[in-house]
Amino acid sequence: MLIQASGEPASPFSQGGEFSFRLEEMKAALRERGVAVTRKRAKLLEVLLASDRHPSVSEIHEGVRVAYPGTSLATIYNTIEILKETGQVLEIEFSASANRYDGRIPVSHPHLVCLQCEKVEDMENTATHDPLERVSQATGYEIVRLRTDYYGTCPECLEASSSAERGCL
Amino acid sequence: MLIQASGEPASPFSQGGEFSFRLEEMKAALRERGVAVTRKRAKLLEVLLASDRHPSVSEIHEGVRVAYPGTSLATIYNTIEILKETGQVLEIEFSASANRYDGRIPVSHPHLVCLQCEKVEDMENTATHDPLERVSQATGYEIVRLRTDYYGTCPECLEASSSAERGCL
DNA sequence: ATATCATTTAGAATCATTCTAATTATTGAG
DNA sequence: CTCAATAATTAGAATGATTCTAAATGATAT
Repeated sequence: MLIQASGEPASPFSQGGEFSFRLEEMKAALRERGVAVTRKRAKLLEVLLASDRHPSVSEIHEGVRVAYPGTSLATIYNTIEILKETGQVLEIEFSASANRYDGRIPVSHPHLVCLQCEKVEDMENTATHDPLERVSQATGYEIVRLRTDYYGTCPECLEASSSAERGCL
Repeated sequence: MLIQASGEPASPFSQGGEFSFRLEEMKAALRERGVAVTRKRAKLLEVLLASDRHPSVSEIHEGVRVAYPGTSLATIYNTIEILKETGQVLEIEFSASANRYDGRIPVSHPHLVCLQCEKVEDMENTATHDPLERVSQATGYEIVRLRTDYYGTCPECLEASSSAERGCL
């Protein structure tokens, strides 16, 4: 199965506000990492988990500001960066608009992106990878484009880094 | 089959410099669109097709400048925009670095992205969508992340636009 | 209390991309 | 040919997301 968070909550796509588990997991990850879970950071985590909107940094910023009006953008960026490094948030990259963040399911999984309203939805895991038409059928979207990218380290770079470790530089 | 360009060249992944076909196709698309295939634009197409590097705008710019030193970046962006609109180039979006462009296979297909050297490769179409381990096996990459996104118009936006068309605004 | 260290801040810097307004080529009609 | 009309191209400014920087603030432990 593709989608599977460590710790295994009931269903990765359960709708209810069932994310107290994730909240604790994220806080734990921050502590393990050696950084404090400040009030602003805690609020950030809540805002991140609160909606299924896959919020952008500025949406998170606005959310945190409701409770802590003086919060700067830099704090959001900093914390998101730490969350990324600890594998606690999935970054959904865009070049033409702001990146979006998924804290609920921080592992790779497919999304549906509306080109018109810029909504980003999780996709139910039905035989995940289908031709466009089948996904259209299943979701009601008019799918026009699919992006699939595997990220990792290429054999050449793997070789280069292992040589370097062996002191071959 | 997922990968299938209109007109069907031998194999979509054929290695040889077999892209004169695409070159003509792209030129035809520009003409159909009503824009001229100027010398700079023709050069741009050549540069785009010349390597399997999935070049960025500035790489294309440099390539074109070899032949036409006075070429501005704006020309590259403009022409790429037209190519996108006519479905003649696939944009591979990044937020942290420049977008990359695939003119050889302009329809959605999977890529391998090296996080270290930023190489972007086409992936052979072997039962395309596999769990990370299987792709690692097949490619020699150490795959750490998969991005799959379906882009299109959501049911709500479809409804909204059809209402608007019916004059319900 | 106070020295230490992490956190947060405002604003500047960066970088890819888009926009703008002016300039230069190209083309078609006479 | 010549001259408008139109398209293509240009340099540089504007934008917007993100990152960086250096200073200020806050928390902590002796």
